[in-house]
Amino acid sequence: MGRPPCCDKIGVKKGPWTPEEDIILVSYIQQHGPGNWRAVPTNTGLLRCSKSCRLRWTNYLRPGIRRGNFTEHEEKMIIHLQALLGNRWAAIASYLPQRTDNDIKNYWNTHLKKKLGKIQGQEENGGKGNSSDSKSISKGQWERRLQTDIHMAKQALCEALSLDKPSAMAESVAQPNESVQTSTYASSTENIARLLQNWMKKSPNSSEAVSSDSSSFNNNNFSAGLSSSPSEGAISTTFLSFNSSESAVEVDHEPKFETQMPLTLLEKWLLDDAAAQGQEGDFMEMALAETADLF
DNA sequence: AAGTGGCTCAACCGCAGATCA
DNA sequence: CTGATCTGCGGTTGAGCCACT
Repeated sequence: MGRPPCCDKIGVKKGPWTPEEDIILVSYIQQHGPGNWRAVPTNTGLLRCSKSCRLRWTNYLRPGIRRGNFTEHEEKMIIHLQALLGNRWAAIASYLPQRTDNDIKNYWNTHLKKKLGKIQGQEENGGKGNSSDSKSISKGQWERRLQTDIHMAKQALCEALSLDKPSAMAESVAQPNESVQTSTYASSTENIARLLQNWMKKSPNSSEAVSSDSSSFNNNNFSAGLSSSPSEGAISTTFLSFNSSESAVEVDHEPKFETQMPLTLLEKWLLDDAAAQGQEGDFMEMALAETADLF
C-alpha cells in the first residue's frame, strides 16, 4: 500500500506566486522547517502542489539566497565546475551555496553558453591547429589538470562548508570590489519584507489575515537577515546556518570526464585567474599530493 | 508613440532514485 | 519484496521587460 496521491491537480494553482502565498509559505516553514512538502499545501491552505511549494522555497524564498549579477569569481567557478561535472546544476550549486541550481542553470544557458561560444569561436578563427595541440596534451598533463580541477572543487567545497569561518566565506564568495549589486532582491527576507510592505500598502484589510504570521518572521532568524545591507554585497552568514542541513554537499568522486571544451583559451583564462590569485602552484602541488586520497 | 524582436528568469514538466506502507 | 508515493533534478517554457527600429 502506498500513500495518498501527491497532488490531485484539481484546484491546484499555477503561475507566479503572490506575496500573500510567499508569506504563508515562509511563515509555515519557519515554524515547521523545510521538508515534508506533501503536508505544506494542506497545512497552509495554499492552493499549490507540494512540488511548487518546494521549488518556490528552494529557488526564491530560502534564506541565504543571493540574487542578481554573478561575480567574475562565481562565473569562473561555474564554468570550471560545469566542465568538470557537466550539467549537474545541483552539484554545481552545492559549491556556490548562495546560488540556486535554477539560477546557475539559467545563468549558464543565457550568459555563459554564449560567452564560451564566442571564446571558442575566437580561438578557432585565431589559431588554426591549436585544437590539435590541445588534443595532443599528454596523458600526464591531462591528469594533472584533472587533479587540479578536483582539488579546486574540494577547496571550494571546504570553503562552502566552513560556516564557522564567515570571513573566509565572505571573501571567497563575495568579491570585495563587487560594489555593484544590481539585484532588487539582496536576500529573500528582504524580498519578503518588501513584498509584505507593498502588499500591505495595496491591501491593508487583508493584512490581518496573516499579521500574526508575518510578525513571526520578524522575530526569529529572519530578523537577523533583515539587518544585512544589500549594498554590502555579502549576505549575513546567519542565513547559512538556517539551511545548513540543506547545504549538504555531495562530493562526486566519479566526475564525468566528458569535458565539453578543449584545454585552450578558456582553460588558460581560468588558470591565469588562479595564478593571478597566487594559488595555481598550491593547487598543483596539493592536487598531486592528495590525489591518492581521491582515487 | 507603437511595433517588434531578443533576453531574462520564475515556474512548470517529466523522469529517476529514494522512501515508505 | 513489491508497488505506490515522495523528493530532487535537469530540461523547457512563456510572461514580462527592455532596447531598438
